[in-house]
Amino acid sequence: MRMAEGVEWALHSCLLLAWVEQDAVSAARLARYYQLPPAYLNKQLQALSKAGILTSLSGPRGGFRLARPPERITLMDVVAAIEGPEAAFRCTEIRQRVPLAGPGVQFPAPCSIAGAMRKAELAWRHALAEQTLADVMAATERSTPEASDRARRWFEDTRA
Amino acid sequence: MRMAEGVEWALHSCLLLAWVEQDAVSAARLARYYQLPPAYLNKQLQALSKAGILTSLSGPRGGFRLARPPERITLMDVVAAIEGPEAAFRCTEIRQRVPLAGPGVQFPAPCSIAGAMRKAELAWRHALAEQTLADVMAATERSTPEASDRARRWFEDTRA
DNA sequence: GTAACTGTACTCGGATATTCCATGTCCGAGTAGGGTTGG
DNA sequence: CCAACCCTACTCGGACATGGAATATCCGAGTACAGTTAC
Repeated sequence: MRMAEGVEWALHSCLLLAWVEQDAVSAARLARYYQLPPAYLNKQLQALSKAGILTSLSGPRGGFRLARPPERITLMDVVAAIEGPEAAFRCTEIRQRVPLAGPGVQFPAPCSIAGAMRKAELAWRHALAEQTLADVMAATERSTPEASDRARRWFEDTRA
Repeated sequence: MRMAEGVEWALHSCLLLAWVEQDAVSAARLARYYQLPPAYLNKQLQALSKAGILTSLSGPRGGFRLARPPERITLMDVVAAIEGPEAAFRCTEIRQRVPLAGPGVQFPAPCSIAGAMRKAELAWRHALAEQTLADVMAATERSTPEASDRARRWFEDTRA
């Protein structure tokens, strides 16, 4: 199981948009800052925009911006925006294919295996939903205070 | 994010091996029972064997068998055996690539984003580790009592 | 009759194709700002 | 001098290639059983 690379990019991008409270930050500048492929990062930001996490603005002076305060953006929101809504474990009901299967509905009760897997996945989703972008900002400020200042300064200096 | 199909197969296979306490069940018969591609299922069972969850036996009358009682096999064991040990979220330290980076070590403190994601993933792993194969057996027995009997009967009848 | 031997059929195990999705790229639609031109 | 207009440059947005990993398959190594043969 492997999470998409874009999730990491999206999280760092949101963190940065929270730090830099400019009018808007374009995907190109964000990509330059993190040394990432601009067009592909743009794609990820589009997904965040579609999910309502960011607001986009076209044209010069355009770019992306947080759609709501960091306290109201959870990690679950970002992950769901990039990875999609589907669960990681998908029950294909292979138990229905066993022989001696009668003609009618075989197992109306839900699959115990799928239930157990879903239970674990819900724990994961809850843990993600309990952590907001503001929490991550605070943790970073505590462990690496200079990071946010550096980001702000660079984005102000290279605005011209 | 998408979990490998083999995880579902592996879980159902383990469940079946727990029900059917024959000498050994071959991958071919298991595949016939669930209508799955035999060679590929064999590959998954090999992974379980390498992980010490199953024991394998070659030759006629050979096959696979649970290596230990179902109470001591957790869902985490099975998932780890198929998916590998690596975490779903992998921090590539893109924060290290920001400009104005000095020559020495930049951020000795761990990445807050990676920490938050790991936290959620640990919740998932714990939830998986807390559920044993015996638990799933009990749940299935409660919701679908006929399933285990059917399996046992089919594997005994078609032994010849 | 018994025991050793040989052949066969069946199993796992790993090396080998193929398909599909994540990754990466490109070009078009739209917009804001500035320069220009006419009044 | 001022205002309307046009043009350029820059942005997002979605359609289009590419690569690598999951999926699927095939063949070889090894083993237990049965049949056969020699004693």
